[in-house]
Amino acid sequence: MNIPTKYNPSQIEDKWYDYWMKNRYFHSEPDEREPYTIVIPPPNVTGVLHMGHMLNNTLQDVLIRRARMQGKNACWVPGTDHASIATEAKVVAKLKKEGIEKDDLSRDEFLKHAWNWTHKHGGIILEQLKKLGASCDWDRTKFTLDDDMYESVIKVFVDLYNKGKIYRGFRMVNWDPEAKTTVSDEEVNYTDEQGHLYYLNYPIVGSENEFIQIATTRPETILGDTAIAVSPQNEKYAKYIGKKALVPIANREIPIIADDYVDPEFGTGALKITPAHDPNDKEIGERHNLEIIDIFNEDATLNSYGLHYEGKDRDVVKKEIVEELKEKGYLDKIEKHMHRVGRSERTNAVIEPRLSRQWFLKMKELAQPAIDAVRNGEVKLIPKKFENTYFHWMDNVRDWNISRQLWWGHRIPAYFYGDGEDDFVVAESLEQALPLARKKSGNPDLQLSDLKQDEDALDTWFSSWLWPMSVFDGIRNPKNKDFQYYYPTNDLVTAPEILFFWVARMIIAGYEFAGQKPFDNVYLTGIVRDKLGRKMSKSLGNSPDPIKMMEEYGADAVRVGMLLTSPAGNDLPFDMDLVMQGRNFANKIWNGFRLVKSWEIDKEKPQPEAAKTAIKWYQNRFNQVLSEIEDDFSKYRISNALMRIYKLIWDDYSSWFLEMVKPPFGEKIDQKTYDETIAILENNMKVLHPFMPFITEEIWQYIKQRNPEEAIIVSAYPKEASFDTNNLKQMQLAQEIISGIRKIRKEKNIPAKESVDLLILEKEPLSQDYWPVVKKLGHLKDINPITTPDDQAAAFRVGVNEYFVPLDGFINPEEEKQKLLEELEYTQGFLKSVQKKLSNERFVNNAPEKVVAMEQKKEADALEKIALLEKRLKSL
RNA sequence: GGGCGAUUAGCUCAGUUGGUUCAGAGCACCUCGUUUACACCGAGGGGGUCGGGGGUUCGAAUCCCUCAUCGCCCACCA
Repeated sequence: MNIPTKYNPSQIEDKWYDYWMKNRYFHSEPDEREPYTIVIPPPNVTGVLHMGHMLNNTLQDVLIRRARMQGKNACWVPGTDHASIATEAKVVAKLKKEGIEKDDLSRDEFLKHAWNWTHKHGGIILEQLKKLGASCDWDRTKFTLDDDMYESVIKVFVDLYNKGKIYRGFRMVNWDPEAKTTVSDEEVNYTDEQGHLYYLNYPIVGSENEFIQIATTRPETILGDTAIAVSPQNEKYAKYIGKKALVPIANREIPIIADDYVDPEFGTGALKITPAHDPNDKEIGERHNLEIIDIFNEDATLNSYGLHYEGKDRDVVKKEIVEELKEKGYLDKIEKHMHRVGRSERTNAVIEPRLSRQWFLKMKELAQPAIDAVRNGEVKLIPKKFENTYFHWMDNVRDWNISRQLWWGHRIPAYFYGDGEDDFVVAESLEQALPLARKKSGNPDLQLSDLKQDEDALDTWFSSWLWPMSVFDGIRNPKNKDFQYYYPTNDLVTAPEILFFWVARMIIAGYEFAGQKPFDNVYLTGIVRDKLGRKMSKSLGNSPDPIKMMEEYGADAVRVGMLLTSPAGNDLPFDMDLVMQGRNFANKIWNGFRLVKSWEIDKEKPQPEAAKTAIKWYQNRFNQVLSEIEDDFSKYRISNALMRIYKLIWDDYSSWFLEMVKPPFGEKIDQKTYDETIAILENNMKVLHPFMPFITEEIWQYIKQRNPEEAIIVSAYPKEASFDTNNLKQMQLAQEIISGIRKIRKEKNIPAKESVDLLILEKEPLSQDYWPVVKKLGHLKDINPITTPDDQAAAFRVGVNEYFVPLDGFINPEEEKQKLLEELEYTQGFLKSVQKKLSNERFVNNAPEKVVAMEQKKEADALEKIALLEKRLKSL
């Protein structure tokens, strides 16, 4: 035989991917068929493939390939995201290495560097997806900074501004002092960290040696204090309310106020208020009209309000100011204190709450249709448990800070004509801004050169929330054919971590700009973890290189490995053993194919009975499994569906079916069985194709000469058909009989080559059709019915039937007796439990008839079996 | 602190409205086997009082209560 015994994916995978590409099977154009659409969660343009992508995109590919085979017009739109913060940070770091500071560059110069970087590293990840077998429509590849995508984002901004949904606000934002930008709430990671609580004494103005003591974790911010607040319920401090205290070091007078926010039980019951540097203090400040003193520069060094600490970093100042407070006698004590510290997801810098003028999007009203959509099932989250989280977030949604102090991204289309806070207009271009600005300013002489565009860029998610629409140009041109045809898309596959960042906002945008949901179903995957349960990450170094893995084991094997244990929403503890299992499966399939391929056909030979029965049974079994798979897919139980196919091919097809139809050594196979076996193999390959596209295409093409239009990727998926359960039951009985024979062989050490006889004593006979199968797989010489048990034979029972294998000299009556006793004991125990139920009047009266009848049948069978066993025991 | 979810074999998980098939699957494990597709294999086998306790019911892995442990989300405790 010239087919290798081991499946070698490396030689095969590229070949078929090229073939699919060449024949444009991935490409989709609107036509009369039903569309099936997925938009890819766009990965970071300069990113590389990690295990999360592998899982995610394998799932999408399974769905899209299946839909394609089911005759739908399958369209999977790929693309990448400009990932403003991450990419800009990388470019800044790269420039720094070359001795260039971002601050020394103009915006245009910097963007040139950023584009160069993007062109150099961009799209690698898409090439990697091809290795995985992803059948994306590459002609439709989009990038969130493409001109048309850019325009869509700007258009949406202007639209929302004109609707009054976008406003500029002076807000406390999360400031990343390292990246010198704001980050969204979702991009802040909180951890409990060990800190200190400092107890400071503030002198009371106008009285000697009287102090009010506060407790703070941030002594460096005292220079920004503008009040001290106490609880109005707190009698201890009642006498100070309305008086003034002196800020240590700054020697500034600040009021002592009463506010319900203050917890009298915590610390000293008195709180210093620093409106510029704490969100709560800001609110208190607003309630009491307090002054706001911002003591930080944008890199978190102190400004002139920091007095002699000006120019020093906040951490340095903390240490130094504590020393000074101690020296001057303001510091009473320091206690250890655990508190939550927020760090920037991108730079890991400690987030500084900072008052800053930002652009905000009002979310409350926009969110309502998106809440309703999930509540009434128009959009489904899978698994459902995420809906609770979704509602919780959406019901408490806060306005979205959409501006970022970055250059890499969509520049905010606001044009300033003056220095006043309100001296700006919002328009899609500078040219369109001019007439608006002339009107708003009342100055008809304004020129283009008088307008200055806002320096900030938009949050990356402000472009990705349009993704399902903008990839089909549905924002700029909603009447276009593609958008009309493909939108709303069908399934979205993504990680639960971005449920709010992205998914929720896409739903919002869908209803706001298209009046329709963006997708029907959201399949939320788990997080890929390592064996120890740790999240896979570059910094931990616990993530295998997916490309290497695919090279070594094959993309099919990796796909199987990823899917085998990943029900929706559950974390996937990744283990190389799973990929091995995938590889072993590929090899199993390969060898099953090798066997069939090796058969020589004898056209004259009649079809053996065993083969006839085998084919009939397998078709039934296949249809049964097919319907189970359909059910799995309808519930998005993808790994379950794969497991069913795995067992179908490994157990039913390879271990049972092929053994049943296989011609004896040296003999040829008849034409009919061969043809039918090929048809069965083809159907197996079809249902497996979405999961293992490469090996299935290889076998499909290898087994028969095909035209391009017959490639398995575009072949017709098997249609559901009815199946005969009685037929399946009969086969199950036959399988049990075969197992019984094998067990006796094993116990008695009878070689498989040596054929034996079988004597049968049946009360509920096995259908005649199955005896040829039993004979073949049991290596039987002869099968004969008998009327009385054969005490000289090894016996086993299936249901109420008895089977005997006569074995001269092999039988040990004591052993047989022992076996019978064990079986008897078990059956008696079983009978007892059944009878206990049946003797319970309330059970017989209350349980449904069907259940009672079932118990009665169990009882009758058990009684019969016991009689049988007892008879045998006696005769031995 | 609030909310949500989980806890079933060594591991990862199924278990639909309580009642044939309810105690399962895959992997791992043990025994035997160079049977002419495959040792990346075959045949056979062992293994769980369904986290603990209580309750409802004729009947509970499944429904209720409670405790424990773990995970996720949200939140301003200086």
